[in-house]
Amino acid sequence: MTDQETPSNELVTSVFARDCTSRAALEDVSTKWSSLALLALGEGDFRFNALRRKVEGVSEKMLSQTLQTLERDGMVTREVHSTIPPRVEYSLTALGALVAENLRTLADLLEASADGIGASRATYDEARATA
Amino acid sequence: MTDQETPSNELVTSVFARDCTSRAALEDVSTKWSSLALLALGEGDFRFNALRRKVEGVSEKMLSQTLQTLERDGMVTREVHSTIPPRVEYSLTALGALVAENLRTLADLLEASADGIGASRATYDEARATA
DNA sequence: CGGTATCCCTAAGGATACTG
DNA sequence: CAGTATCCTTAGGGATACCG
Repeated sequence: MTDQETPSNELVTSVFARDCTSRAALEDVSTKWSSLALLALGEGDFRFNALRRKVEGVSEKMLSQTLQTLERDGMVTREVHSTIPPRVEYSLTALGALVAENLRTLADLLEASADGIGASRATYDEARATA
Repeated sequence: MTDQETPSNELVTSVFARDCTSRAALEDVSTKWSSLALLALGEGDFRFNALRRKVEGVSEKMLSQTLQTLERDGMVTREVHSTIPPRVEYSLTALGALVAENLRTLADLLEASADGIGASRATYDEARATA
C-alpha cells in the first residue's frame, strides 16, 4: 500500500470529502430523527417511550435505530436498569451536549423564521403556478 | 419587563410538533446534501458546476433539487445571467447565511471530534462483534 | 417497559440521455 | 454551462408481531 494518499496531515478532514469521518458524523446527526432526538435529550434525560412521545411521529424502529447510531458515535449514553419493569435511560455525552446545543440554536433560528419561510414558500410556489 | 415569556398560543411552534413549519425547515436544512450545499455557499458564491465539484459525490439531480428546496425556503438566491454559455450564480440570503454559520460551527465541532468519534465507533463495533 | 425481527411499500437518489 | 427528464435500484421507514 502506498501511503501517498493519506499523509499524516489529519487536518484534511473536510466535511466536503466523501470518505470523511466528520461528513459521516454530520449525516448521522442531521437525519430526520436524530436531530430531533438530540434536541429532546438536550432538555433532559429520557426513557425510551417518553422520548418517543416527545418526538412526534417517530416509530419504535426508527427511534431505536437512531439512538443506536448516536450511541455508536459517542453522543448518547444508554443506561440500563435491570428492574421489573425494565428501565432504560438515555442521556447526552459531553460531545452530544455540544451538538445538541448547536442544534438548539439552529432550531430557535428556524422557529423564529418560520413565518418568513412560509411566506417565501408561498411566493415561490405561486410564481411557479402562474406559468 | 412585565410580560412573561411566551404566553401566546402562537408560540407553540415547536420543532417537535408534527406539522410545524420549523420542523419541515429543519428537515430541509438537515438533509444529506443541503447541509453541505449551505456549508459550501457559506464560503462564497458558486456556479452550479463549481458547487457540484465542491460537494464531492453529489449528482446533478440532487444538487439541483436541493438548491430548489433551499431557494424555496428563502435561504438561497439563484441569479441567472442570460449569456452564452449560461451563467447561474448561487448565493446565500441573510437567513441562509445565519443557518450556514450555525452549520459551520457544527461542522467544526465534528471535524475536531472526528478522532474521538472514530474511536467510539470502533469500541462500539468491537463490543458487538465480541459476543 | 423496551426493545428486536419481519414484511412491505414508498420515496430517495444515482446514471444516463437530452435540451436551451 | 446549467439544467430537466427518464429509468431503475436501493434504502428509508411504517406496521405488525413477538421476546426478555
